[in-house]
Amino acid sequence: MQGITDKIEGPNQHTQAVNALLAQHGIAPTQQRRQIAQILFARPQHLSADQVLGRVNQNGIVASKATVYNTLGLFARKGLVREVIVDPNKVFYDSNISAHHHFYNIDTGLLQDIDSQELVLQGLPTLPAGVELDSIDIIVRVRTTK
Amino acid sequence: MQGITDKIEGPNQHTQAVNALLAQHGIAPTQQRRQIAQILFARPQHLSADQVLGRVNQNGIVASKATVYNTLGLFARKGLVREVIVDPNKVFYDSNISAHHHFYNIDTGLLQDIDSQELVLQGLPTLPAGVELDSIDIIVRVRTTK
DNA sequence: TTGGGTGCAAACTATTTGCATTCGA
DNA sequence: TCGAATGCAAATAGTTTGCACCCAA
Repeated sequence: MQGITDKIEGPNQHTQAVNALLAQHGIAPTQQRRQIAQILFARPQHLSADQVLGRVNQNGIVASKATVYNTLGLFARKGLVREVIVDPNKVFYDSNISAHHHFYNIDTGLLQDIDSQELVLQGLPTLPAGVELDSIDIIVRVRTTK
Repeated sequence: MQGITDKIEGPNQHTQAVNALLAQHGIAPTQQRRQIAQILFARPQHLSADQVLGRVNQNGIVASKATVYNTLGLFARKGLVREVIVDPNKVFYDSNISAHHHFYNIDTGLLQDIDSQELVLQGLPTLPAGVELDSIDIIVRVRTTK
């Protein structure tokens, strides 16, 4: 946490955890993938592809826009991160994959977690024929009080 | 319903209802706004801007892409339709504004209503400080059974 | 060596905007 | 008439793709 990996180069606990995480999900560890994973998993957070790109390039290891997009898509497919679709203009990548929902401030664009205990669904609806459940997203849209 | 207004030009029940609807929301009735409203409110449905554009141009009255986007945005702001954000690639406009939620088939892109009675939230979470509730969206993502 | 990963730039798509023209009260 | 609405095209933004190059196994 708190930016250890921003200051110290080379192997340390966080780096090792990241390597293990990639390995667990069958993702070949490359420099940029490790770098992107380190940014995402430094703490639970919501980042857009653009924000990830910005942070990648602050550090030594550089990744192109295409690589960032490809990597985030890969991580999402492999289940390391969750895509959060709340804004038609951009996708957020959530490094917290445990069950939870979101507040989205439509004025500021701020995305915040809602603990899953605070919000419980009563009665899963009958699914249409021929489909299976993928996930359930609950978005509580809020606006800044004037 | 069933295309009455596609065949008969001039005033009829549906046209009058559309005129009244626009007036109620303080929207100046122009030809293209009436046309777009007629398409949307022919029945409860989910249409993307592109689909609306396609349908507009099948009929006599034409509207440009910009006008369709502007009009849909206007309708959403004025509360005639609800924007449904489930796909990062496009916004759907839902002509059903009563409380309900959605199934979204991530394979086919099909959006279907879930009756609000079938899915009840237990416990509204405490809102963060300084914000007020706008709306709550529940999206049940499903995929086609292989 | 050799296939997957990366970088770059170009392509693409949905949406927005600027501005001149046209419409409707 | 006169301001609002429209149409067109160009601009924008996020994301994807094609292809040559490079690196790690």
